[in-house]
Amino acid sequence: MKPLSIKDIALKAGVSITTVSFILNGKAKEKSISDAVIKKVQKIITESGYKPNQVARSLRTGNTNIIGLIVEDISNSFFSRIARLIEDKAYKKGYKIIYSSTENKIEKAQELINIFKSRKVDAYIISPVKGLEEDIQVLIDENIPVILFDRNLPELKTNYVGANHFEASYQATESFIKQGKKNIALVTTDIDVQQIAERFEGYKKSILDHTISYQKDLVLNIPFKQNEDETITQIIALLTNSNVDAVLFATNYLAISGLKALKQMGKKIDSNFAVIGYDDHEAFELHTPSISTIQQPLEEIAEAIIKLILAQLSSKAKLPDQKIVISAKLILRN
Amino acid sequence: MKPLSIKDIALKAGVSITTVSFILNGKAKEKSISDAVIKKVQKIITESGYKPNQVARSLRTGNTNIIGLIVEDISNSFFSRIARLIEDKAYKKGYKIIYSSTENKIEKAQELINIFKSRKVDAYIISPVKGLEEDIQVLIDENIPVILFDRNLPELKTNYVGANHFEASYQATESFIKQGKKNIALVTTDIDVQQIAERFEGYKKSILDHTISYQKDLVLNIPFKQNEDETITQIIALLTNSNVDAVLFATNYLAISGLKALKQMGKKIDSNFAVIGYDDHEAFELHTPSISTIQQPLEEIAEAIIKLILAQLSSKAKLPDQKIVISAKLILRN
DNA sequence: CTGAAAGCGCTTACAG
DNA sequence: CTGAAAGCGCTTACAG
Repeated sequence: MKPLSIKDIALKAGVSITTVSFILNGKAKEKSISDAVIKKVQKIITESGYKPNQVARSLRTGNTNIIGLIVEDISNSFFSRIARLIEDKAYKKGYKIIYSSTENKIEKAQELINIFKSRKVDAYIISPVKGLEEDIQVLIDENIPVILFDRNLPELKTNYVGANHFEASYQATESFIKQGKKNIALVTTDIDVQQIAERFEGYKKSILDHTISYQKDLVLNIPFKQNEDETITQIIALLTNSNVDAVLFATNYLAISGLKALKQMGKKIDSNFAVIGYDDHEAFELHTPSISTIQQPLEEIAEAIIKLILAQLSSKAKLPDQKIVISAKLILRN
Repeated sequence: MKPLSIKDIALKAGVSITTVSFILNGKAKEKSISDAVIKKVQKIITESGYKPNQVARSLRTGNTNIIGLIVEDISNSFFSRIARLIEDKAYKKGYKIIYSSTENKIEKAQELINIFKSRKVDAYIISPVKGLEEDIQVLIDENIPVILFDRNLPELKTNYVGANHFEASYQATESFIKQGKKNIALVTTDIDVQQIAERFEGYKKSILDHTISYQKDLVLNIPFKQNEDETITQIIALLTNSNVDAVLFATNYLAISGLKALKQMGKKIDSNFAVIGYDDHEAFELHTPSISTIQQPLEEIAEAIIKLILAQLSSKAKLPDQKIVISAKLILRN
């Protein structure tokens, strides 16, 4: 059973496909189609359940009404929550989302951009990998809206939405210092992106500003691709061999691994040993004791992203680029 | 800067677009294009970075190579993990995923199917809502591959992949009974789907089989749309007003709410009070004490789904429907 | 060994 | 007030 086409509707209504098309696209009045014809055609459309073929429409108009979402890993709760919020907002404006995960691999990210390009997505929301600058620049040159989020690529002149990680980890570290902590560790990842670098810089600056000496061996750099067991082993080693009295984790999954490490060690979080996580995770609040964390306001981030996208999509002229920085909040839970 | 078309390539190569098309689609040999021409055209394609317009290709061939994924909520970790696994597997076969969340609303689900239909997705992976039978039947009638997962709609003759929830919650309840529990509560949701009904039936049957009396007031039915604070209040009420010594939660988010309730009450999980969750969640293992749970094997489920999809997509004839039931496992953690 | 032409289902400038 | 026709970028049956 082949689906109906505009031709079938035109035939049934005894009008041309031009007329049907105008009515479908709300241009009936503008094109001064008579009310009688509009009524008749609309009745047939409703009764037959005809839905225009968007693929044909896309080929003709050049718009697909699809937004490409490229993230590190859609199963990471930070990204899946953002994805959900973006989906909701985009949906209301008639846009659908096609997603894919880069796993932080530059080759995969490049391939994804190419695939999305050949599918003619209208706009891109990308949590980029370093090394993707050139590919994104090509999109920008072709005047396709691009919003970077979570991670900025400073060399690129395009839109960006993200949190102020420097400030947030500065504050988190400072809160440790105010509690009298002296040996504050940072567990971070080796992903080479500005966002992660900022978290380290904020930590370091805070320590130096408070005249504590910066101890290089208290910074643990976990390779991104490393499996969790190895990560837990490394964290246990860090905490066993040193007199660390506080740990800041630079991502939510590292904090989760850290909590598992503590559990294995039988080490308690108390007045002698403090922990702060990054991003939120249900496990943080539920943990005994609850874990303080640096929270990125997901709703605000998603809102900013979709606003930028829609502004670009509805404007013929190229809009000025915006770099939107949203305050992450330190949520103290003990 | 307009992207290159097949016409541009043909022009540059001094051949017809037919020839270029054959080469692009690997039909060069079959169509006996000379090696010299193949070489020349391929060189131009590589150098120019030409990528065929998939929208045009889709309009012509009728295939989009896009699979529609319709779930309850993409930000729920059960679904986002499945989404990630499916994405990986589909990607390797050249398929992309377009997703959307139904929020368990039948109208939204129907709308999504319509939107995906007009975008001509090649196949559907649906975690359905009751009431969607007719719309899905239309897809089946049109010979479009449909795989239901997580929830079956028994009236529909189509493919399904899911866990044996009856068996799993029977076992979980039985494990409580073997621990000597007498007043076992079930916290479940009011979503009217077989999957949830099975969890209740397994619980009830297990209780009756072990000659414990079934107490209706120990089953708490949480409305799906209810906000979490209200849910926590209800769980606290259940645990305060009764002598419940064990609780089985029918979903992961209900278990999380339950753990929050316990934390608020200051009630400990110990030899006098046991808890089992559903699906997994990082918070379960990390919790003090760790929370036992019924785990659905996500990898197996995703694998089964994608296998069914690909089999359907690559077969011209309609394949026999399969209902694949995968064993959920009770993971005891204390 | 290769190409001209039809057609997928739409939109829209143009004509009347 | 309405329609015939061109064209979006491909694929493929057919012809030579």
